[in-house]
Formats: sequence, structure tokens, C-alpha cells
Amino acid sequence: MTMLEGCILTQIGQFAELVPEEKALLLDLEKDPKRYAAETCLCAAGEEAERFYTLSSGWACAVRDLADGRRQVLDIFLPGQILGLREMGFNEARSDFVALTDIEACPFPRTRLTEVFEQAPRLASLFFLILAREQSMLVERIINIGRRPAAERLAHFILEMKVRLQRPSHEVRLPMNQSVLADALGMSAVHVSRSFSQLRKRDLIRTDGGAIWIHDMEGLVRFSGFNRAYLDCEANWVSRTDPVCMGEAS
Amino acid sequence: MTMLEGCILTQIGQFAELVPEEKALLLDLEKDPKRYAAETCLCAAGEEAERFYTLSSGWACAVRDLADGRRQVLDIFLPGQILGLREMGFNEARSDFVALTDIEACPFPRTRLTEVFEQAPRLASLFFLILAREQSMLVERIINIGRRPAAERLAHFILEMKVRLQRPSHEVRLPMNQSVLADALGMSAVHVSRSFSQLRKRDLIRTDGGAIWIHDMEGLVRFSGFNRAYLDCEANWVSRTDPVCMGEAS
DNA sequence: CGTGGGGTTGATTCTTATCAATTCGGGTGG
DNA sequence: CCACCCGAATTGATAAGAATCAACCCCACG
Repeated sequence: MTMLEGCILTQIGQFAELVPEEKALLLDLEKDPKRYAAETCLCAAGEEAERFYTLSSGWACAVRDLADGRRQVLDIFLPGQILGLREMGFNEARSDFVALTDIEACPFPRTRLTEVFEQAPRLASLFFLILAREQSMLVERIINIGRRPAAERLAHFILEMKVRLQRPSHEVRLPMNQSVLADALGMSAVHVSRSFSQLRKRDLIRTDGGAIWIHDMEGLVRFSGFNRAYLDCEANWVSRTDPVCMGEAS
Repeated sequence: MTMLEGCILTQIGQFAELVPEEKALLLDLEKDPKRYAAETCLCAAGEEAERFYTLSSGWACAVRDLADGRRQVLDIFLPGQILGLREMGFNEARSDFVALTDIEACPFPRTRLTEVFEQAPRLASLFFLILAREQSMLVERIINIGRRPAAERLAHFILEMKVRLQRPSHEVRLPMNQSVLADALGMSAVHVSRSFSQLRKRDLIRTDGGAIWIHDMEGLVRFSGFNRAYLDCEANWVSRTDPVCMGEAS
């Protein structure tokens, strides 16, 4: 079983060198993780959303249910991500947050983030960057759903997850059934299955139980029009001046 | 002709009371607006993207062209918005930015934003909020494109624009042809036309040239499943503590 | 007057959804 | 070990939705 681990510290640390004060603030956000079973709904759309969650192990997702039963998966969260960030400006949760696997997540009050921003202004910039990266992912999903036919759409999604998992292995194991996949890709579960067959027939992937082997990476990339650039976000602009400033403060 | 005006100051001012220093920093971002004709491409995907633009009048959009000619409109920008924010972490533009009407926009170097964040940390929080609101809009667009059939999708889009325009009038005038609309909604131009007829046949709207009259607001809302909550973003959490801090600094 | 872009409409084709039946694999209890 | 059940994946048949292709209208504009 692939149990992923991670913390927001390493996630954010990719963008800039953090000073001890900043690290302490971030660590505090995930100091008391709780365990939740797969399928648990951490937060339902419409409820007053007082808290966010740092995800330290396992997978989660954000989902929106429509009146007529249709549903759309909005995000897939991996360890090290924060659940709820985009809801900062709203008093009611705009979507469900659901555990896809057993997870460890640490709830913290939304207002805590405000305090963090005040105590370490540079972190506000870094969180800005995180939102910007998430936006880029959403934008690619819009392109994917809006303009790519089913098989390419699925292929693109597989590649996105492959890159996000940061594993050298060509095996991608997604802890979700084809029905969830369908809701993430804006299609029907049956058609996800058909699209898998298509990718197999073209010898781009092989599947075995829950696992997907990327058999022809180059072909899959070409087929789906995938370009990983949108996942590779940098923050050269943040680290330049501020660290000095923080150093003085410490 | 509907010529919209606006500045980022009022846009951001909705979220919190700004102190003079903050206002000055923001005003500086749009102090030297330039005029661009409709159709002008401010920035093409792939080029090194050194600058963002504050949009002070007219409409613009972000577009992505795919290899095979398909295209997807990613954002519609109204006066007071900043073009490019989400690209903060990238060195190359991830999409085209194109003027939909004649516009006035003020280019400023991306690094300027960093300076702003350093000089007025609270603005970093507010820009964080802006990104969060934009994310909410993207998320609704994903739901719209992923899970709603064409006519509902169009209806939802019309209502979103109606709310964003902040006009009491039930007339919505979109400065874009049905082909652009199609690219925004992930469908074909012909089908946009048919969807308009459907909405007309149901007596939900009337159209005349470029203008759309919402004839049955309640019906349109019901039909499309529109809920404006995602556009109504608040920042009660920002203004609480920081202004004091800024007051001291001044 | 022509001309051309945008909008509408119809005919056709393609894609995807929906419904239904079958298979597969993993548990569970006898 | 086997019978059974269940959820998930696959496959086929059919229907609906949307794209595409093509014709046509309308109107602004030279």
C-alpha cells in the first residue's frame, strides 16, 4: 500500500529558505494531527467553515454535489497540502472535503492563518504563491475538461498525478474508483472505463487492479498534450530580499 | 456602448479599509495606464512574462490555444482586476492575455508586487484573498463545464457576469461574439447559438444584438443552479488586527 | 450595391451518457 | 474448500447531446 507522508513545511520549503520562526509557525499548524477513516467527510458544503486542515498523510479531495445528483471533484489533495485555503474569504464551506484514504490531518482555526501572516509577512507571500500554483492546476483542469476528449483527458490526469507524486516509478496508484475519477474528469464512470481500454489498446498504459503502469511515457505525453510546466512553480522573487529582514527580527 | 471603469484600489478596498500608504502603493501600480485596441494580445503564452497589467477600463481575457486549434478562454477580466496574478511563480506566461474591447491597462513589472508585499504586508494578505476569490470562480467554472449541459452552462455564465458587473439593470452586454463565448464554455459556437434559442424559448432571456435581457431572473437562477455566494467574498479576518500595525508604521 | 462577419438553422456525424448484462476479485460464512 | 455476495470494471446496445458541415439571413460598412 502506498502510504504517502508529507508536511506543509517541506511543501513550502521548496519555494524559499525558511527561518526558524517561520518554520515554527508552520509546524504549529500541523502539530496535532488526527486520524480520519477513508470516506470521512471533514467538512460539508454549506456548514460554517471555521477550520482548515493540514494533510500529513493519505489522500483527500474537495467535492461539490449538485441538486440533481451530479457531482464534481474539484481538487485532489496530497500530503503537505492545506485543505480549505481558497475558502478564506467565505464563512460557509463551498464544497465538501472528503478523505479518499485513511488520512492524518490536523485541523486548525481559519483565523490562525491571519496570525501567521501577521507574524511572518513573508509567509503571506508564500501562501499567495501556493494559491497561484493551485490556480494554475485549476486552469489546466478547465482546459482538460473543456477541450479534450475523454481519453486524452484521462491521460492528462494520470500524468498530472504522476508528476505530483514525485516518484521515479512509472506506476501510478490512484486510491479512487472509476466513479470518483469520472467525477473529477467531468464524464461518466462507464466512459472512464472505456477510456482506459483505449489507452491500453494504444499501448500507452497497462492496468492491474488499482495500479496504472505508464508503458509509453512519451506517447502518453504526446497523446494528451501534457506539459508539466504548470506544476513547476518557483519563488525566486520571494527569497531575494525578505530573508535579511527576517534575520534582523530574529 | 458600455465602457466600464474601475481601479484595483476600489476592488481591494471592498475587502478592508486601506491606510494611505497602502493606497499609494496600489495607485502606483496603475498610475500610467496605456490604451490598447480590442484584439490586442498583451502577452502571449510561452513568452517570458515580466509584467502584469492592472486593467482600468474595458474587458480582457486569458486564453489558451491548443496544438490542434482548439482553444479555451480561462478568465474574463473586468476593470479593477489584475491580469497575470496567477503566473507569479512562473517565468513564462501560461496563457495569452487579450483585450476584448479597447482597454486601458497599466503594465508593471512582476517584481513590483514583491516590493508591495514587503512594504505593506497586509496587502499580501489581501492579494491572497483575491487569488482565493479567483479560485472560487475557477472552481465554479469547472463545475459548470464538467457537469452542466450547454443551456444551463450558458445561463450560469450570464448570471455570473450579471453579478460581476454590479449593475441593477437586467441587461447584460457581453463584448464578445458567440465563438469566444463558446471557447469560454467549452462548447462550439453553433451550439452557443442553439443554447441561446433554448433560453429564449423558455422565456428566460431576450436578446437584441449584443445585449441580453434577463426576462425571468428567478427562472434563470433555478434553471442554471446559480448561487452567487461564490462571488461574495469577505475579509473580516484581515482588517481586524493589522491596521493598528500599519498605523504605527506611518 | 457588393462584401464579409456574425448569427441562425438544418442535416449529419461523432462523442458521450445511460441502461443493462456479464465478468472479475475479494470477502464471508457454511 | 466451496457457495455466495458484493462492489467494481468491462462490454454491448441504445439514446441523447454536442460537434461539424453547409446553407442562409441579416446587417453594418466600404
